[in-house]
Amino acid sequence: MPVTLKQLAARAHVHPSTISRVANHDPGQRIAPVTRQRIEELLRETEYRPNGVARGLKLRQTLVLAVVIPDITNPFFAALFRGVEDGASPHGYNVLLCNTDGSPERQRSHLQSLHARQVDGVILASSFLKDPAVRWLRQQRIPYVLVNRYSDQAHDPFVGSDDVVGARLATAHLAALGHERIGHLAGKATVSTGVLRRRGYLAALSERGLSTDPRLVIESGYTEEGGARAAQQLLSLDDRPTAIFAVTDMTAVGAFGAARRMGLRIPQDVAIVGYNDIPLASRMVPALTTVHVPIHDFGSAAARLLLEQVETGEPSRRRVIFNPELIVRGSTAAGAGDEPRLPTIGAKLR
Amino acid sequence: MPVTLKQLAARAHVHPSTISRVANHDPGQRIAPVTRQRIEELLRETEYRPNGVARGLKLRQTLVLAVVIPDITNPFFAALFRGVEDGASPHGYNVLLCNTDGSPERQRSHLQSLHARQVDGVILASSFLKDPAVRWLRQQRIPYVLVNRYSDQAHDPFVGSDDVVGARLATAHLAALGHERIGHLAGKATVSTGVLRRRGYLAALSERGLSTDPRLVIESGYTEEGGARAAQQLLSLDDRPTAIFAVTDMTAVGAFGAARRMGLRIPQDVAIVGYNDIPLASRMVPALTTVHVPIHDFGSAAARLLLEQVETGEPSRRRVIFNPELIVRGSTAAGAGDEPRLPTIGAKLR
DNA sequence: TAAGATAGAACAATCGTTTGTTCAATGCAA
DNA sequence: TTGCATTGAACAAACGATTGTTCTATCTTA
Repeated sequence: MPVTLKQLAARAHVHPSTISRVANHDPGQRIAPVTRQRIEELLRETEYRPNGVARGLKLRQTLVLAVVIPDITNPFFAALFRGVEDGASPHGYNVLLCNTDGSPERQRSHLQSLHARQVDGVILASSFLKDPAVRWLRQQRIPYVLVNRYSDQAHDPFVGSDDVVGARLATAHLAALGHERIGHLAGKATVSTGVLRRRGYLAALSERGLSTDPRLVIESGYTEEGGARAAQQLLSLDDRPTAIFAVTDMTAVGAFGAARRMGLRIPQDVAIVGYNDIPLASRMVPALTTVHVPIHDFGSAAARLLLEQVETGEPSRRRVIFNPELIVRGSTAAGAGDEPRLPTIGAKLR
Repeated sequence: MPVTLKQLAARAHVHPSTISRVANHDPGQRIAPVTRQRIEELLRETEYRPNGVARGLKLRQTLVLAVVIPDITNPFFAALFRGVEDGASPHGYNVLLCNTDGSPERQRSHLQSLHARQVDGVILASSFLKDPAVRWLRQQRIPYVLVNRYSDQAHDPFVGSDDVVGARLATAHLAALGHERIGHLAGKATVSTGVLRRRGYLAALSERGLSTDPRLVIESGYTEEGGARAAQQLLSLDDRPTAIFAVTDMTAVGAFGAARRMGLRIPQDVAIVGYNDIPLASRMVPALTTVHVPIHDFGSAAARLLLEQVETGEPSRRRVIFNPELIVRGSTAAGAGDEPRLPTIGAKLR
């Protein structure tokens, strides 16, 4: 059992409040230098650490944040979490991690639990458009930041990238390689990234004067399995696309598998572009061309935005938007292979 | 601000303790049915949830666990964490995640912070042999479970696999394929998995009557970079090994990269085996032969062992040991490729 | 030397719950 | 009607820390 203020007070023959004042360097009360010395020695000797729970109760501040995501085994969210912890830890915060598997019920139940625990703030990385959970967070006055996906109601504090721009980069790259039938493994219409990346895809097509065949857009969700299923469907069309833009790298991974199983070569038979540039992307064979976003920075920026709110006590409406960058790799290169090729069109080579 | 017991008491014209008793179905005190009804209705209407911090202070139980690992972006630890959360969440626990990057100082500082926060227990997945942090946990009487790596002092509660057996499986497999010079990218001598897997490797060699050239064992650590560096060194030897057993999949990934950069084909020029069977292993090209361990189960078993201690108040010395299984894939198969092949017993490769 | 200022520490309330104890009112039996 | 159970709810003391207020010496100053 750790030592308490009261026990120390008894040992030092002073009142607990005196110990507390020394421990906290309370400027509101003078302490005789000799007493201070004596108590400081005692604190060092006993390695006193204030009980965080009691402190949290009194100060109404727990120094605990929470990150709510679909699934930490998805490398995107793992990198995001690291960013959050790296941003919050130096300020004395610990971070709870909650996986929802994309289920609104689990999300809801986690949030309720977090609220009861009095966490100081929440980073939500899987919100839906018009997400009731977000509305709830706001009306409970729990500081929060949305990451990657936003919820369209009002103006939430948000960290992400410009999904329309990113998707347009990806699609334009395929078009510039000469592809005329470009498919899209799309996200859901209930999620901002789904809507915006689809919009960017369509915008790029029309800018290039390419027709937009609705059969070339299939909703895949965000899992590898969903990507595989949707890609298989897409590649079974009579006039199948020669290129695919997948809404995330994980769906692109699924598409890789589907293409392989159908005996199609990447990129000769079908070129594939992903989104996010997760670590796996550069290790695939061929390496995946994708839209790079600074995932770790998403996390630390979100932590910053959150701590800002926690410390001022004011809700924020700041948005931090990073610029997506196209990374050209083997999955779209003119000549197939493991190694990156020359980028086309102002793309960055990694 | 959430509603408190006192506020509810005022609204219901009863004493706070009465509300608390209704909310907790306290069997130690009779409540008049009519009063109970009235209060239950009020609880429902206001969606009352007890303040977890206050509750934690009074009951000395926070319903918070912590997982301390080197790095969540390592897929092994991500899967492990999922296991822990899946095991703990149904019992009402939330889980803090702490990344140490393998630094004893950061580990120490995290543990201190967790202790001050009064977490109910800690799952430690990166302990060293004779780890002072483990000793500290014990003497602070903080319930803990070690995962994957153990600390040799006394008999800690532990979840893992039999590393000697696993390493022997892997090495024997390479020997059975006809390899006679088998290298080892070894873990550190300060870590149980490092010692035991090396032991298993050596045991397999001597069982097969193969010589054990000390130059074929190079310490690589557990990172991709370390694996790449060590593999490059190994493969630069005059009589370089024709096969490598890497202490983890991530080091094997590093070895893949090094081999590629040296123009060596896998498995024709060098066969590679990893350990852990992380999701990435099966997606590499060629897919990685590896020793499968049930990572997610590690996590949930650890949660079980921990909750057991938390609930009984007794430290445990139980150990849960899973059996490792060899998964043969393309990185050691006679014919290279994405798909698993049958191992060709006794066939010379070069 | 008396009055007032000041230093230094104790006091006490509070955060929101839980839970053993006390207390008032009712019921029943003698 | 008195006495004693029994019921149902209030009371109060924690849990461990923080912080405004009060109190008691000691020290100035006139």
